[in-house]
Amino acid sequence: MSSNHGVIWDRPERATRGPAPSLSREEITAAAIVLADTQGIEAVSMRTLAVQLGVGAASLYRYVDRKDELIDLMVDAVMGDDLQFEVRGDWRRVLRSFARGLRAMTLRHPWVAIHGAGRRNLGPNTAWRYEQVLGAIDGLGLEIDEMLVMVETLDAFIRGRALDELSEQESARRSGLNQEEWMQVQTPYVESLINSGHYPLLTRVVLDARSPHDPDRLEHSFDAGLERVLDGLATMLPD
Amino acid sequence: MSSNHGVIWDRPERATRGPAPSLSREEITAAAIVLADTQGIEAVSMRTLAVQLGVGAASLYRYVDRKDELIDLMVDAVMGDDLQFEVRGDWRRVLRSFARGLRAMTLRHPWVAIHGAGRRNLGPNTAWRYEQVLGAIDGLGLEIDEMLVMVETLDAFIRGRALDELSEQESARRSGLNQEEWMQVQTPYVESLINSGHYPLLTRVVLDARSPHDPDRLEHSFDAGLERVLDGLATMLPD
DNA sequence: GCAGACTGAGTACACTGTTCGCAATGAGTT
DNA sequence: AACTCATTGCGAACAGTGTACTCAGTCTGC
Repeated sequence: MSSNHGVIWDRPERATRGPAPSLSREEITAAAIVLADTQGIEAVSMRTLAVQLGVGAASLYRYVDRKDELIDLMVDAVMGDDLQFEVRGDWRRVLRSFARGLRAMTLRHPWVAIHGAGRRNLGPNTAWRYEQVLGAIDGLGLEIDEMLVMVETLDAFIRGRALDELSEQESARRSGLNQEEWMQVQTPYVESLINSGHYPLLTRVVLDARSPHDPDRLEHSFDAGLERVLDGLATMLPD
Repeated sequence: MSSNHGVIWDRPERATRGPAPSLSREEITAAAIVLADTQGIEAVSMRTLAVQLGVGAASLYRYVDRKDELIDLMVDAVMGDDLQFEVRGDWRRVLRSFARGLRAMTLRHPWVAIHGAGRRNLGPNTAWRYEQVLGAIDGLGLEIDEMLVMVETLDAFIRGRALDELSEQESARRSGLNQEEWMQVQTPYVESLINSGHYPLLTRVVLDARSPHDPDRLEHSFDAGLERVLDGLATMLPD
């Protein structure tokens, strides 16, 4: 049932004999995702999740070896259902669409920023997305290693951005304050930095920059950075 | 003593009256960093840290309001001591040096990848690094908002890369296996993906790519991606 | 029909961050 | 030198956590 196979992805969901399970991986995963999105990933405990599903906490271990596996399931699930992007068109169009889609999905499911990193968790949906993105830059005359660099670089940018964009609102949520209250707590310290006179450029950022007042600042900054990254990746293409 | 001020950075370390504290923030932070580097960030509990320092667990709360503050201290500490890069030379040289230095530091202190994200934790050392990097692209004819895009984009790439590079070895460590054992557990599943025939490009990555056999693969891939990102940022400069 | 593989879950263990209360301390004031 | 009392260290306790071990009861393939 469980530790027979090493990886959850090729472990049969249910045994051939014995009573039918009352839950499914999909049900459990879906409930966990709802819980994580509404209450934060740290609210996803085996006990609260079990309550949500109307079963005992220990029962969940019939479906999953460790909590980590549950989180792997969660990540791969949203990589399928919730990630949409345009796979047709020239490479730049596809990569741009993928980047925006992955960003948007990550903002809907903040826990993906951390737990979706790397090739660690190559569930079927994640593998398929990988395949699609590689497909967009296939046939452009690049070696497979160069294609890998392109994908990894773009992916790093997206994930890094998402992490940055989320860090503020996450730490606000964790401290129980709303974003404005949290910023007001921070203000006196930032002012003391400015008044010290040792940070002239940081001061310009705080005082002069227009972007902090832009409600869509983060998205605009993401889009601007994305185009620069795509510019850079374009230099890898032959002729 | 504690919750008088909102942010730890402008909260006085010790009071003017009463007995002298037997520890200092610096001592506590240093011990926590050693613990996190050797045993992983999740091994840093208030109790084990207190044992390491030869005090009671509750005593630590005389120096720090919440555990999060301790982690903020840790991040800012390594942003000072352990982060080295060349601040002289043209912008590209400085940014390249910064990127490599930050990557190297993050690999020495894996927990920074997650807990150092965003402008959330702007300790004095972090603020100073920010100032230095902004200094490298000051005077090139860019608006402050454009400078911000450059820094944020580069930062996102570095953090995203670090997260990807660490994810594998982190999940290996968490599962108690060494990296090779962990990869052998993964192998049968990857083979089943390949044999399914649905992932031709992924298959080429696994079978044809030279880079997986390169011991310095990750560093080379980082450097290659970094140059492309710098290429992209260069397009922002006037004329 | 029935062996026995399988499911559900109560209980327990070893942890976690954090709070409270209280004794001991020692610096500032008188 | 005596006295105050803010401050320190910390044992104990609280409300959680992930996970292992059991064991009774269930249902399926033969």
